[in-house]
Amino acid sequence: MAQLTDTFAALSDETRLALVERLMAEGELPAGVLVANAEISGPAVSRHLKVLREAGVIRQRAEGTRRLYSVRPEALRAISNWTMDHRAFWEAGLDRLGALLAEDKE
Amino acid sequence: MAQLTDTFAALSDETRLALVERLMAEGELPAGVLVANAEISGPAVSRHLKVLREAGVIRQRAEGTRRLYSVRPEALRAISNWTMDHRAFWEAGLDRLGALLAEDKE
DNA sequence: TTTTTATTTAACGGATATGTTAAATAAGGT
DNA sequence: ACCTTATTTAACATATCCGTTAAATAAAAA
Repeated sequence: MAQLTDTFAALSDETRLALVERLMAEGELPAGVLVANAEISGPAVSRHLKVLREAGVIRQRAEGTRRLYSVRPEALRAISNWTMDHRAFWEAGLDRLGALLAEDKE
Repeated sequence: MAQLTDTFAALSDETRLALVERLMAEGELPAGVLVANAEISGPAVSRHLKVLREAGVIRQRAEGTRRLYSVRPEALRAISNWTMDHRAFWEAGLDRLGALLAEDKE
């Protein structure tokens, strides 16, 4: 569970979520490109990338002096698996074991 | 996006994730029952519940002096929607698709 | 109305997070 | 070698998070 909470923590910051979404949309990108479009300093972006990497959300690859980042599918798959494990709970129209929520749906 | 990051933040703590999973498994429960099984103090649990509530993950209902908590399906559905929006990145066999498409653009 | 039960809010301390600027590192070009 | 480019690490300030114990609040019971 610690792994999952770490992933959630990594994605709980708007800057980091934006970085991840950009990497998903455009594929592998070097740190410099990510910095160029960010509103915060290079070092700040660099540390966000480190947080994402240590949480297993992205991976890093060196090419000359550049560091190329890309999203690791495993992390997102873990989140998806978690939601699917509890699919019965949030999916409309399904019975829920022992739940008292059926009547106060909004 | 702030809403989604708030949800991730709410679930990024192990105690809170455990509370949410318990409420999903057992349905609506009063604060006291949740406190009884927690390893931290009542006030600590109370504040975790407040964080979850303010993030929209759970809802609170009063019954006498008791406060009954339950999970709001909308929050989990939002996470599920986000993962599904990006499923091309984590689905087996398609994890390279996004990167390849992005390379084509250059 | 006084007491008990259920729960939250207040006050406080220590750990963690996030931003900045300056310095360090490392590969490449001249 | 020296300078430039790309990026990270260091040092620092401030803010937020999370735990604790003590006090406050509110409904129910006596």
